[in-house]
Amino acid sequence: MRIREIMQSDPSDQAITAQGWVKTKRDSKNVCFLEVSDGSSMKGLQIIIDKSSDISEESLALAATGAAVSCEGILVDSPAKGQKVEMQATALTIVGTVPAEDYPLQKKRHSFEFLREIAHLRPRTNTFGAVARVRNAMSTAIHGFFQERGFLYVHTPIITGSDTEGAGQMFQVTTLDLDNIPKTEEGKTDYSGDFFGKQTHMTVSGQLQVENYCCALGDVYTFGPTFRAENSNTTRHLAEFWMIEPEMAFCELEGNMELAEDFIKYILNYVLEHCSEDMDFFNQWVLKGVKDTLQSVVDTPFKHMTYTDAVAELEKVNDKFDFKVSWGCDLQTEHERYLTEELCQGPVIVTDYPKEIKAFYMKMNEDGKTVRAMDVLVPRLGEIIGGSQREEDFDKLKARIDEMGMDESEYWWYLDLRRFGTVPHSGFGLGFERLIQYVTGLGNIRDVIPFPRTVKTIDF
RNA sequence: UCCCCUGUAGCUCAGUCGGUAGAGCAGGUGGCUGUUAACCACCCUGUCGGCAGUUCGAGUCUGUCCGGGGGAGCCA
Repeated sequence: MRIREIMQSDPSDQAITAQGWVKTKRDSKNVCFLEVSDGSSMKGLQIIIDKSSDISEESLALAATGAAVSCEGILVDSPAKGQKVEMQATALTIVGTVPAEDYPLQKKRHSFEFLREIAHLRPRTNTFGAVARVRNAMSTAIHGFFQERGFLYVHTPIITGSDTEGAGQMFQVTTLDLDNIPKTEEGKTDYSGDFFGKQTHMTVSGQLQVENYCCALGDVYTFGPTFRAENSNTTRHLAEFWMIEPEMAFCELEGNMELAEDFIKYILNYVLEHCSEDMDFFNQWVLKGVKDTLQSVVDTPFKHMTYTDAVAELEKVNDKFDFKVSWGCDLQTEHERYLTEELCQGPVIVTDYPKEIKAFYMKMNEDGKTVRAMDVLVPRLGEIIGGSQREEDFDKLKARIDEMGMDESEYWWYLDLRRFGTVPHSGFGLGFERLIQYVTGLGNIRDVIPFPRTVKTIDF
């Protein structure tokens, strides 16, 4: 039985077994207290070992912080504060010992920086156990949200043959011998002998591919790993991260915004309901008030404004900003946070951005200057979702590709969607780890993924 | 990639004006009638990130390299 289950059980005369790792031991003359955790819950099970029992001094001595133990006993009402039930032990087996002086995890708070250096052990700590459980719950909630609404989960490829998906630097994938790179007559790398016969990369987005399934099956979504080779060292960037990208057919920007709002609220509400113990922990130790923030997002209708209106509001208070705002400029984090935190005091969706600062595939408005883009901004983080209605007109999309100097032949299949039964469709993208950061309050994205991959860091 | 901060015991950190290092926790030993990051006493713990320089003397000042953190850009 898992410890979470044991701790929710009623006392009984029946002997049960608890297995896990010793979190802490409190020893006194006649009795010893072990707190044992198996990761199924924040708090561990308190195990009482009477010194007059058959349990030997030797095994008790080995039950140090970090040791793996299997403990048999009966569950009784706890006479002390702190837990409902506890285990009165009748037998203690040391499954795996730990050399006490070497074990890096102590009965105290460690810095996140230190724990990153021992990423193989950090899931045993309160914080990282809680992050793992919340991450799991959020994954479940994501699938639950889309499946309840009839969306199909589509697995888009990890390896891609197009070298410009329009979103940052890509990792190259090759089986060529890098110590002896074949060259063409012009002196460039000859990819004809490479595995795929051409230059290939890791995907930076599944959107272009998922649009194809959208234009056949209707409402679809992807949820999978994504790779960016940007040389960026920040608390919000990973080289390998997970992304959620829904796409809806026969759907314009309005339906897209509705889905985004419902999605955020569904996920936050799910975590508040299903991970209350972990959320209490984050609320107390990581970011005070995070629970109230999430609850208020769930309870508040999102506000809406166009980019043009947003810029007009920002220009009124331009002296507040390091970067001055004017129509046509990209909104900086400081601007986004002013809009959501001060002007709207809650989530806001900004729409209809200038075409110059958005991707080629976004649908052009009547004015010929702006596109049907939407960014969902939330307090504390700024942009959490970016999406758009897609350009479904063949000529307009082709013109845009040419205008931006992109290679049309790379997108022949994407353009075909607009030739064969084109349809208005819309979708958005959302970085999973950033959503976890938002939910848990953790400041560094490296602490919400089990094994972070960042520039110059690929340990574990 | 740029800017700022930082590196001292296993961990978290203090170290004044340049004079060869200290606290809490962890660990060890003993004690304690039920503890909750248990408590009390005693004991142990150092290539002060590396290299070079200034100086009679460098943890402390200078240069440089390496590691870590934060911010910016870019983005999710």
